[in-house]
Amino acid sequence: MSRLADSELRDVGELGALERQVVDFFVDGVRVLGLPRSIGEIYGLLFISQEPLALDDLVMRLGISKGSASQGLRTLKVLGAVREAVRGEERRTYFEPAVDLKRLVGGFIREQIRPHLDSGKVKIGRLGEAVQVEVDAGRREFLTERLERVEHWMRSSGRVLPLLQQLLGE
Amino acid sequence: MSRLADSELRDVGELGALERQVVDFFVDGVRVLGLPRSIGEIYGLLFISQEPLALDDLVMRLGISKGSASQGLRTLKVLGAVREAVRGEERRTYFEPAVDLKRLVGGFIREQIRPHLDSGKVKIGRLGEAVQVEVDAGRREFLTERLERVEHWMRSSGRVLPLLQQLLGE
DNA sequence: TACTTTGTTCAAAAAAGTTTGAACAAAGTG
DNA sequence: CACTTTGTTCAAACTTTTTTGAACAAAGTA
Repeated sequence: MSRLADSELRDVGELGALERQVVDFFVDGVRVLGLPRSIGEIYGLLFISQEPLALDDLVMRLGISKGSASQGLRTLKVLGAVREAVRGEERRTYFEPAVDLKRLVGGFIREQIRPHLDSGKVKIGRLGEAVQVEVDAGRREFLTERLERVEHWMRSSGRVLPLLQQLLGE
Repeated sequence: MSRLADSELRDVGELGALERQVVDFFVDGVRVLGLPRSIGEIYGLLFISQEPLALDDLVMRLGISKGSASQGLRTLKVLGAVREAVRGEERRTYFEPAVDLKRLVGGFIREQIRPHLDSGKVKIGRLGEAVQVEVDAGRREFLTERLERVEHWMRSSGRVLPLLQQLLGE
């Protein structure tokens, strides 16, 4: 019965109550990470699907546009959160979720955090030079101290991130 | 010279080049955390100010509205990222930044991450019940496995966060 | 009491971010 | 070649979030 009902839903492109709940769970989840709703929907649906899904499945079942699905899948691929399923004869590509937390966290760190940390380090470096131009000695000392503190923050973060990923993998 | 130029700027309510750079640095920083621009501006200006600043200082020097400054300061207080400076006679309240990374991270975890983790746990619990209603045994098994995986993610995260804070404090 | 200073609140305006859908490209098929 | 399927791109529409600023409250002052 349920199998039948499920595949009926699949055909008309609607989500069952349970699927809707799971999808919403991931929508909330990715919002915390600063990612758009559609990304959460796509990952969530892949996560509870026993079979890999193609772009058109996502469009139909989630009721989102092809554009959203395409861009969402790209982002998820870049993050390493979905992979293409190997599917012999078919032309279209099917996707399955990465479900390993360590890998998910790794992708997020690599794509969303590292770049900011790196560009931040460059900016702080430039600021350090700018501070040397400051003529007032007391002000210069204060600014130097503050900038060193930020550098220290960033070094700490850089050290801790891989460790964090390691710990989450266990 | 420089002191004089600085206080002139302070009076007309503009930021020097160095201050602007530091403020922009923090604007970028808080964006990564999903917080609005004004929060980064306020924290950034406090961070490079040798003296505590009052709401009106922020309004004038950053060129933001009273409303923004008021709400931004509230958020920063809740996050534990600014504190009120004790300033004897004056009526208005002055603020200084918390510059201890451990404390900053602690506030962020407490206010922005924990609540989501907690409500997530509740939702997953409800989903676990919903899965038991699923009649197809294979589907039920699959869903149970996936849900347990998410539970495991959340337990791991809950364990790792305090550790993360600890490590950043060193 | 009337006036000033300090700060909060919240509806409306502005800005920022997301989604859509039509146009397009690439590749397979008959 | 003409047609279909699969997927991408991106300007415009839409949605969400942030900021503004005017009204208000609280508290000090004269």
